[in-house]
This record gives sequence, structure tokens and C-alpha cells, in this order.
Amino acid sequence: MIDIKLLREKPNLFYDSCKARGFDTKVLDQFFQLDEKWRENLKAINQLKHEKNTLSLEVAKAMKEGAEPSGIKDKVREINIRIDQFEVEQKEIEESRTRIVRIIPNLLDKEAPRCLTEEEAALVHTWGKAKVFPEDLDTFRKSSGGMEYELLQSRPTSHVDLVQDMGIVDLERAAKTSGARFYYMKNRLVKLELALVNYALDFLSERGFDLVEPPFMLNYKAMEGATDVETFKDTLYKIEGEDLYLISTAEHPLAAFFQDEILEEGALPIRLAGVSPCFRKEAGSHGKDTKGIFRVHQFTKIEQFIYCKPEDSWDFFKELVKNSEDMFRSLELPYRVVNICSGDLGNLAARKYDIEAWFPSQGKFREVVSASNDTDYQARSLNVRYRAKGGNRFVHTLNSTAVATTRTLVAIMENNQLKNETGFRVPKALVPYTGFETIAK
RNA sequence: GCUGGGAUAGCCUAGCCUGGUAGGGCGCAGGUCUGGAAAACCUGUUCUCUUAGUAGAUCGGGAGUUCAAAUCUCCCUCCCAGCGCCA
Repeated sequence: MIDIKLLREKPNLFYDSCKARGFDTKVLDQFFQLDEKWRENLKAINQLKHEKNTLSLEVAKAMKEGAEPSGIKDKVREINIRIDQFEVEQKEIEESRTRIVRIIPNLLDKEAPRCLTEEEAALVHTWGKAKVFPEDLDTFRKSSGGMEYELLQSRPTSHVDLVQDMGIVDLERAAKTSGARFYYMKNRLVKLELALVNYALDFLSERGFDLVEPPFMLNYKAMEGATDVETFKDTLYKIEGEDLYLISTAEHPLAAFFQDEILEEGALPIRLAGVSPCFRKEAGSHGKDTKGIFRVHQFTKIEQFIYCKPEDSWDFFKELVKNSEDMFRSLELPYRVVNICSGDLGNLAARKYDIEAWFPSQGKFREVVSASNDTDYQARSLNVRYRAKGGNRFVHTLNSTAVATTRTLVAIMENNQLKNETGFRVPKALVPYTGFETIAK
């Protein structure tokens, strides 16, 4: 949630930020309309309550002296009716205002590029040597700066065909039992997934993160604080008859961990590495990546999360991106880093970097990591503060994927295909965790 | 799921029976004192409102009774203890 006081003091900051995001500024106009009415009403209510309190004291005084002040009591009853009328209206105004405030996006960071679409994201840098099929070379060059590449003789098999041919993923039966975008994962691929999870946890543990397996469900209040309306609408599964939602990322339970708490300044920064399944409806993505395990309703993800002091958050943003990059370097997966367009940012993020791995079969860079600095936006909604000199202040929160298993598995399959047989090589870093070097038919 | 006990400001706690300005302690901040510090003492220390007041709200959340609710009544949430069920 944004800071209402700041919105009142410096409306132009918000108008500019919303325009750059392609967010309709009518919402801001509505806020100011409602807020003005709200403040007007508040004054009237306070005035009436003051009268009421004064008269109530007179009643107490009179009764102590043995009198029956029925005249004053009647007056208070009248005032109560007027207060009730105002308060019913005020409650409605407040609800509308809160609804509106909650959808106003975070203030953009000045380094978030001003543009509207996914394609215009600013290239930050690239790493590795991509395997490119000649047909894709144009697209690759346009989207990769001067990144190194080697040309492929033939297009690598798509992971969809590969996993089914090898019998390590059963999509048809998953469709039967659960629907589209589900999977049964089998044998060595299961081991590889768990290897990836364990590797990522060791990796982050060594870098000072506390490992956390959070609840996989959150109640409305926690979820509302941790995320935004868009996520609710498009991605969350609700448990029928209960005040519970399946998490779509460990970010949310990690963010809500300190809900309504005041942290000691010396305890910051707090680095948490969450591991959890992620459940996503993927509403609105019909027709995209419909086959295979690239975009699914359920996958496992290891997520980095940091709570810190406001003045430090951009340093920690760099740290998160570096961790994620190091992770993908160690998995030998070529990638590019992009600075996401103002128009393509989520509501919470002031700035967001994506890491996009190169997928040789698809001939594209695709998102495997998303790193955001939510500044104080999420912390304000969740009421997470720290004790600072001169008063409690909201912390800043940041999050970044370390590894999302399914997507990373696809990247591994497509980048490491074996030449003479059906299968792929396990990245060296994972071999100690798998105990085998290849997965082949 | 059942029975009982709890939830008061950053933390701890009084007040609840018997309705009438939420009191104290710790911690923190400022001040007096000091060469400096400690101690002691004083002041402040929830939120809201750009008329900042002799203002309003606030005692886990909501509703009710009353001129008036932390206090009485009802519903709900969470925590603790005991019992039950349970991989």
C-alpha cells in the first residue's frame, strides 16, 4: 500500500508514476474526491462526539448530586442519532477509499525504464554462450546485445516431446486426473528436481539466508497484505469454505511472517530463503505454453526474501540479482538480465529485473527469475516496522527467485541435450546431489 | 471437537467483581545535574485530523444494553492448559 500522507502532500509524484505505468489516473482523482469528503465528515463527527462527551460528564456530575438529568440524556440521544448517520456514510467512504488506495501502485524507481510493453524492457547485460538455431539468429541478435553464441546444426527437441518420449513426465494422465497444466513427474527427473531444490538451499544457506518452509496456505488478511488485487484475481486458488488461499509463491508467507511486528534495528537485514510449492491459476494465459511443464498450475520454487532498512534496499536488490545470476551461472545456463518496463511492473515493485534464460528449442529468452524491490509498499500493507531513532519506520522488502524447478528443468533439458542419444546432461553442480550425470532414454 | 484460563500502548502489568478522564513499571528520547558519564529527578513516549485542540479515536475483532463500556451481555478470532481424535 502507498503512503496516504505522501499522496496528499505530493500528488504529482503519484500522477507521474501512474502515467508511466499505464495506470489510469482517474483512480487518483477519485481518491482525492473521497478523501476530501472523508476529512469533512471527520470534523463534523469529532465535533458531535465532543458535545456528547461533555454532556455525558454533566450527567455523571448531576447523578452524583442525586438529580435525574433526563433533559441532558435526551439531548445525547439526539446527538447519537446524528453521529450514527454520519458514521454510516463515513464507513462507506472509508471502504471505497481503502479499496482505491490499495490498487494504487508503488512509486516507480527513477531507474525503471519508462516504457509500456514486455518487449521494450531494457537489456542490462548477458552471460554465457547461447546455442542458437540459424532460423532464430535474427531474434537472438536483436534481444541479446553482443552475447556470444554457437550455431546449431539442428533444432534441439522441445522439452514437451523429450520428456514424453523419455517417459519422465506423464501429461496425459495428469490431464485426466487434474486437468491441463498438471504433470506427473517420474524417476530421474524427480531426483533431478530434488537435487535442484537441495542445491539451491545449500547455495543460499552459504550466503547467509535462513531456510524456511512456510505454510502453503494463507488467510485473507495475510494474503491481502502480501500481494495485490491482480494476483488475487488471476493466480490464487481459494480453499472452499475456509478463509485460506493456496500460495502462489513463498514470497507471500515470508512477507507476512512479521505481520504487525516491530523489528529491532540490529536484527536487520533479515535474509530468508523459502522453499514451497507454488499454485497458480494462470488465468489469462490461455493458449500460451499450453504443453509440457513450462507453465503449470503447480511447481516448486526457492525464493529469496530480504527485510532491510530503507536506505539499504538498493544494495540488497543488487545482492539478490547477483545471487540469482550466480545460481544460473553455476547451472551453466546462458541468460540475459532485463530491467522491466514501468508499464509491465507489478503494483508492488518500484523496479524489477528479470533473468531470462536462453531456450534453444523455443529460440527465445524466457523468464526464469524475477527480482523486485517493493520498497515500503508491502511492509506498509503488512505493517512490518523496525525500531529506529525518532520513531518506528516501515522496513523495505525485496524478493527474488532463486530457482523455480519446472522452468529450470526445461532450460537444462533444452541447453544440455545429448548428441547421439535421446536425453540430456545434468549440470556439474548438481551431480553431487543426483548421483548421476545424464538422464537418457 | 469438548472444558477451563487468557489477549490492555515497543515489552510487562493494574483496572473488570461494583460502568463515569486507561494508572504503574521496564525500555527508549529529551532535559536538569556533571569535566564527561552513571545514579537521581523532571518531561515525553498508540493512532487520526494541514481549524493541532480544554479535539477525536483506541483496551484481540464485531454486535448489543446504557446518557456513558477496558468493565455488563452475545457472537467470532487467536494463544495457553487439560481432555478427545489423529499420520
